[in-house]
Amino acid sequence: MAQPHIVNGMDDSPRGKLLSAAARLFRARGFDRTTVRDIARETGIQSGSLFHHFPTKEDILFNVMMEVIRFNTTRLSAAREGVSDPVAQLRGLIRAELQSIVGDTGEAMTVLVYEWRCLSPEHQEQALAARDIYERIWLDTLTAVREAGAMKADPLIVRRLINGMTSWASNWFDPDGPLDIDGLAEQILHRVIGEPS
Amino acid sequence: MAQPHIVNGMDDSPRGKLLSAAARLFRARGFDRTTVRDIARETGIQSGSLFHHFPTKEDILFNVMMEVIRFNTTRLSAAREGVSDPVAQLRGLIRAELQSIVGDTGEAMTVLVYEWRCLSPEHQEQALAARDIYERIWLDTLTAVREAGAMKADPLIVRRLINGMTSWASNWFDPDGPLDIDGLAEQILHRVIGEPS
DNA sequence: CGCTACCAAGCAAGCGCTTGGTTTGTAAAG
DNA sequence: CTTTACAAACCAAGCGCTTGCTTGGTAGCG
Repeated sequence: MAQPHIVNGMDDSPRGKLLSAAARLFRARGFDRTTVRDIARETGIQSGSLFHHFPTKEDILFNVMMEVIRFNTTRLSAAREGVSDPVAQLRGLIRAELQSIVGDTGEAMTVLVYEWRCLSPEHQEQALAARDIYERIWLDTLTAVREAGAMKADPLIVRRLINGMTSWASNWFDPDGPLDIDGLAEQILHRVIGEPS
Repeated sequence: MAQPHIVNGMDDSPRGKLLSAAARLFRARGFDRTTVRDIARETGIQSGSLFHHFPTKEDILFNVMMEVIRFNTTRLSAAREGVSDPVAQLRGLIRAELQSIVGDTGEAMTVLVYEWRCLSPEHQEQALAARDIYERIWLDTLTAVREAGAMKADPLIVRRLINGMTSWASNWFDPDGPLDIDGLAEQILHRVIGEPS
């Protein structure tokens, strides 16, 4: 049993600790290479006891994903609250998404991207529906940015390009490196609204 | 046994057909969820016979990755040959990488991104070394673009952002949709050198 | 009592991979 | 034109191990 290190958005109940440990293991080794015995060991229980909390291993993955989608939707929503300038809103969203991916919920977010196809079709559909709310926030703000004249491209395509840039950051970004999260956010923002002259 | 559909860059020898089938299966189900029996069935041989061609299952993954790295390095190199204008060079590179990811070698390229950690540490190192040549081409061109005054940002960071945008395209791009590969390439190019006014 | 949380033991299935032997293609030797 | 030789390609069978999950029972608590 390692130190707890609860992933943001999950409480310290048995269930929360299980999800936290699972998120970290799924991130490090991938869903398929993580055994129920690994998760049990990390939480300090027997592997069989795990199935009193979740019916299947796949259900653990599903719950990790749903928790992180909900948590990050809340954060994304908060990031633009009380901000009226569309470009400032966009900056907030980029920062929030980067924080999710390379910051506190990084483990779970990466799992969301990489282990998607390990979900059953029904669970994929449910997660997709939850994800829709998240994406609508992005599209609203990007449409406002466009209407303000700060960019010309199609909001949907721009969203997908931003999504690529932020997701990929989990593969290279070093929080202890010369570039911090806000600096990276600014770089990405410039890819959308152009560089200041 | 399905139709052959040889992945670009692999010949029609037993070895090539095996790698081709493996690439498609790894892409569709992931490395861990693909069994040696799956690969054998797809190629029309017994699962045991597979080990006359490769010592381990992991070695199949490694060879798929090395083939695709080599093939795409050649294509990337060809894309800027005889082109002197840095921006035109960059456009060529973006098109080439998109072609690799959402076009003919899409299966294998996606495997390269998603199944990286299934490689043994030694094989990871080897693949990384091969990948270096590929990345140097990008950095050379981006540095030239910057020196020509077409962009201001750090070439290394810009490369990583482009890499994110192109890789992510495998998750949403539809070749039969309204946007074709060249159109998407142009969109990405505008994220780097700005939109035309 | 009754409920949640848990343990100890283990089952059935599926996994990567091995083994011993057979077929097939090729090409030089008689 | 046949024979001999040999290696690459393959089959049929199955071994040893790990996997997700089940079962039957127990400890602690209101």
